[in-house]
Amino acid sequence: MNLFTDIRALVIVSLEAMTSEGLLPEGLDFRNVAVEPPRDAAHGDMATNAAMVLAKPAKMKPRDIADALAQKLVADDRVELAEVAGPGFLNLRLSSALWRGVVIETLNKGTAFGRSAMGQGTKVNVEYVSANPTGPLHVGHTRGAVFGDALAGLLDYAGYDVTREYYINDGGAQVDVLARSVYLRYLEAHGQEVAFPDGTYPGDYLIDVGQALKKKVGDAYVGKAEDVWLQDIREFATEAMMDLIRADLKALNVTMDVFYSEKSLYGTGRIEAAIGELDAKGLIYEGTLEPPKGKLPEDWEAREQTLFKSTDHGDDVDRPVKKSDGSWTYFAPDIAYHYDKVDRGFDHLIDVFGADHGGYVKRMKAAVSALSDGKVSIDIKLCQLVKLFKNGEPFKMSKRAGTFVTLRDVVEQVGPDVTRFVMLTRKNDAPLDFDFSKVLEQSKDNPVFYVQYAHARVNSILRKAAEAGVAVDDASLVGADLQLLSHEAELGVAKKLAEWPRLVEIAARTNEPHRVAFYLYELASDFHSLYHLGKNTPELRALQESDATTSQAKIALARAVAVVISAGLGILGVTPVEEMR
RNA sequence: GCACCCGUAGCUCAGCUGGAUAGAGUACCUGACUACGAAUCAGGGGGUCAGAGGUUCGAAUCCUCUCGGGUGCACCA
Repeated sequence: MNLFTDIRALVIVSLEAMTSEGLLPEGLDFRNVAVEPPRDAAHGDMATNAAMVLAKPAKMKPRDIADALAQKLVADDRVELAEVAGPGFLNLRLSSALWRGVVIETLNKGTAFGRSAMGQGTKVNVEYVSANPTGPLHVGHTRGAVFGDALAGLLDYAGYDVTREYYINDGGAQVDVLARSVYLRYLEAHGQEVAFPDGTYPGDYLIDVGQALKKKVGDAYVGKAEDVWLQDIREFATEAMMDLIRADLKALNVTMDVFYSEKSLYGTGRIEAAIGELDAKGLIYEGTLEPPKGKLPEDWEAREQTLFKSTDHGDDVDRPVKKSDGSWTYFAPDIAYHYDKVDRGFDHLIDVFGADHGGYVKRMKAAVSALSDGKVSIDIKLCQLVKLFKNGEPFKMSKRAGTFVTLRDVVEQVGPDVTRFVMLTRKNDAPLDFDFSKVLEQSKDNPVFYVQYAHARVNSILRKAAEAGVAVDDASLVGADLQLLSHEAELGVAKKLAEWPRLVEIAARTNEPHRVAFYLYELASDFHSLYHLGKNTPELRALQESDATTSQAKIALARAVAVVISAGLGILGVTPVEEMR
């Protein structure tokens, strides 16, 4: 149930009636007619712009349309008052029975209140993290992981059929580097002195892998040439790294449905098939790219390559799919991977990248557009990088200085809930300042505690009420006499609850899970505020001594708040707590 | 040089397919625990929405340009 779409439907029906009665000309387009919460509560409960939107095409004065529409609307039980205001807004005051109904419905549906059918089961693939399997995840990956996971949760809640996916970049040269680095650790495990030259990974996390390798193959590879061990160690090391990454994700409560290996695309004809598909559409050709404008790379030279005509699908320049030596570029398997997603029947693809990959957006969109003949849409969400701070001072990550901050460091110290919520209190395309000490303090600056506290507070009320002998299970609360909720502040909280289903749809449509976090903050704020009103206004207290009936009504409202907080936190992957400790 | 993202209160940020007097937090000032949990609440001051044009009933929001910051720019992923 979304009250806003319900009332919008009423507005549209009324407009249609006006048309058939000759009050409006035929053939008007109602698509831009909106029903929204007004900025100022004094304006009423909802406002519609119908009169202003239609005035021009109908060649009528906004006020005349608004007056006629108002008459239609007040004929409905749900509308108590409709008045024209400002340049032609129609402000509606709705029956308080509607708001009480929201509380009932929340209790009936539980955390499913707010679930939307908007997605209509559309198959969506959300690809996120997709970090190279060359080491543990660091703070930068954390944001993409949290964002992607919350977005997937949000879309699921909005009625999409979501697949969460991780693309393992295990096919490129960086895996050779990993293998060589592991080999050095392997030699070290055999007691040799080793140095880590440039182009290898000196991180401590490979020590265990070297020892594990020793345990597995003994001294079989000691003193042997690279071509003997490279292949084997690549696989061994990649597996070890993926185990590490999977454990990192688990610590953050991120669960993937699919881990897709880039390597599985090689030698199986899949890359060839994807490029062949583009070729069949006339989008592959041999050619020479223009040198980049501006400063020329020193080693630039013209060379003929196999190119994808991505400019036909919105890219700025065509992109090479083969290197000059004839091997595939990294882009070729990416094309094949997305071709596979198209092939698996997804209607919509979402890639979550770090902002440093912004340059690939156009070419990936071009590839998907070409491969699916525009039938599969793709949206690429860029997460801006995370700037680390400690005690308000910028904090540089450096492997050598030992100040490399991993995802695990953060999660183990702060916990997955706080980490996730903090990462979601910023728009994905805005940079994020992550102050380690501030988050570690778990101070009140941290909005997650504010929301958690509201949830815990409701539970505290429920406990107290139960001790006082009030039935507080949802089944009993649903039967409460909500007529007893009549104070403006109480109805205000119910109105906030009514916004939840609408918020879910907006957040899902814009692919912006941070909106959920902000909404929860506002809801928590409204609840805290109501709670405090009870200090000076005893009749607003949830627990009314010797009046179990009234207590139940008020507790039903509080419980509904907890249910929505719980649903929202669930989307974000944050656990609602029962009590603060 | 080109592309993408960003620019909103002292600071950190929201701002709904364009909507009414631009909102929170923080900091600062004043107040509220004999009280369903003060990790909370009530009130106050604080703005050239970077700047300039344009689109229209109406622009922080859409378009163009300028300025400032970030990211990325052939055979690395």
